[in-house]
Amino acid sequence: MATAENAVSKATFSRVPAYLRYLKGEAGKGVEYVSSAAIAKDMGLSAVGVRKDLALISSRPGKPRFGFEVRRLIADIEKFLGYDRWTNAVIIGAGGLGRAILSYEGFENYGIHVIAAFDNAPAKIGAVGGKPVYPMERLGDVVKRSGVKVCILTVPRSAAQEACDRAVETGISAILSFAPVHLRVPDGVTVKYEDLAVSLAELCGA
Amino acid sequence: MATAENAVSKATFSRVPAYLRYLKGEAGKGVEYVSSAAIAKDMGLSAVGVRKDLALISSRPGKPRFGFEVRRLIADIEKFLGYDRWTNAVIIGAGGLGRAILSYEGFENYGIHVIAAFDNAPAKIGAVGGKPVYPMERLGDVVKRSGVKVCILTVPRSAAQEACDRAVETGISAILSFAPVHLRVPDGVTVKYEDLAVSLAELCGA
DNA sequence: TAAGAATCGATAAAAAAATATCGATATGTG
DNA sequence: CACATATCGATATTTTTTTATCGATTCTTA
Repeated sequence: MATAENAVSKATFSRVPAYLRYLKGEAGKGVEYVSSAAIAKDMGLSAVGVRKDLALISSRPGKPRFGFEVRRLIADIEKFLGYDRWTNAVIIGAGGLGRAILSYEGFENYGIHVIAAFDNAPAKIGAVGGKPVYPMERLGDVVKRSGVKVCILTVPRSAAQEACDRAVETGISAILSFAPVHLRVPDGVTVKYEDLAVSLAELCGA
Repeated sequence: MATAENAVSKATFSRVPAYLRYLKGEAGKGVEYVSSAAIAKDMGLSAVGVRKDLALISSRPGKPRFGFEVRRLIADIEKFLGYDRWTNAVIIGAGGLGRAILSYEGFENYGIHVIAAFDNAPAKIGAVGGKPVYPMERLGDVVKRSGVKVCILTVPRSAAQEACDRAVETGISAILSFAPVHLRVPDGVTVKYEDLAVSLAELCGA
């Protein structure tokens, strides 16, 4: 059964990245097949749940007595998550966090190409890790020419809404925000919040 | 130390930080009361769902015709999330991301005190944003003396499992990992993954 | 080649969560 | 003061998600 995106529930979808992370670890150790029971044990899930999830995203059924083929599953998941389609993204805010992300090369493994950062402060303009940091004025320019739809927002909270508005104006339709502020966006624009402090706090409370 | 006060479902719990983010925004604009319908509209939820969530975490019922008192709700949520109890944390890995987090002061608003970072590379030792970066050898020392239970892992993927093991040895029981690797930990240790590439990819697929 | 073990997928049951409905309550207004 | 209205909370219903059960499949091995 091919990856029919419609049939995959939200709950399953949210677990898929964790499967990928786990499976890559197994692949790195040379494991070829892995059973639902083993995955469940290592990841703290139930074996039945794992089988149900994998039934939805795997292009081949699991083999009795062996389990699932690790490499195939990885490929299926990467395709399912769209890592085989390249996406361009830009960063707004070239402070410490923005620069760290700009120079992080791990995105390339996920089909994401961070092409540039933008900042208001003249002192920040230049390049980081071989990638350019432009003044904010050039945002519309670059976004339109490159057809970028995704933006990573790493500005201080006080600047977040304005930066967000600028991004939306230029045609950005998906925003990953690190600012701990609720952003108002028009319909059709998606925002995902990556609030480090909240993540930490959740962890403490967990 | 289970999440024993669990009249609150997981689904509700996961929305609480978003409520807090939103309510702080409203408070900043001087809004005193907010209705479930308004929250729902702005946050893209259903009004009934919002009421159910708030019924569980608010110390006072909402007022007919007014809604919920913003300031009180904020206080309730902060207490609920434990932001009134201070937690110490350390960072392992003083690369770009680790340093950015070390110098980020936003954690203080959430009852989290990041006290130091640790790194293997001598070149990284020193201080960032007024906070010390120690060599890894001193990890056990500092963790034990300060009773730190929480660790933020910002090392390259290849170093993640080893750093994780070191942290667990010293008594760390909660890890927020930025490395895109499944970590094996003993029972009793919680890991939360903060995979930026995955977040971005999810956003693109959403 | 037949018995046995490990694993799967499908179906069914249970639990959790989201959504709808409706009477109750407080507030402003004629 | 009576009424219309916005909003709530509680209960009921539907949908989604998780968990349990069990026969089918495939490989190992005696």
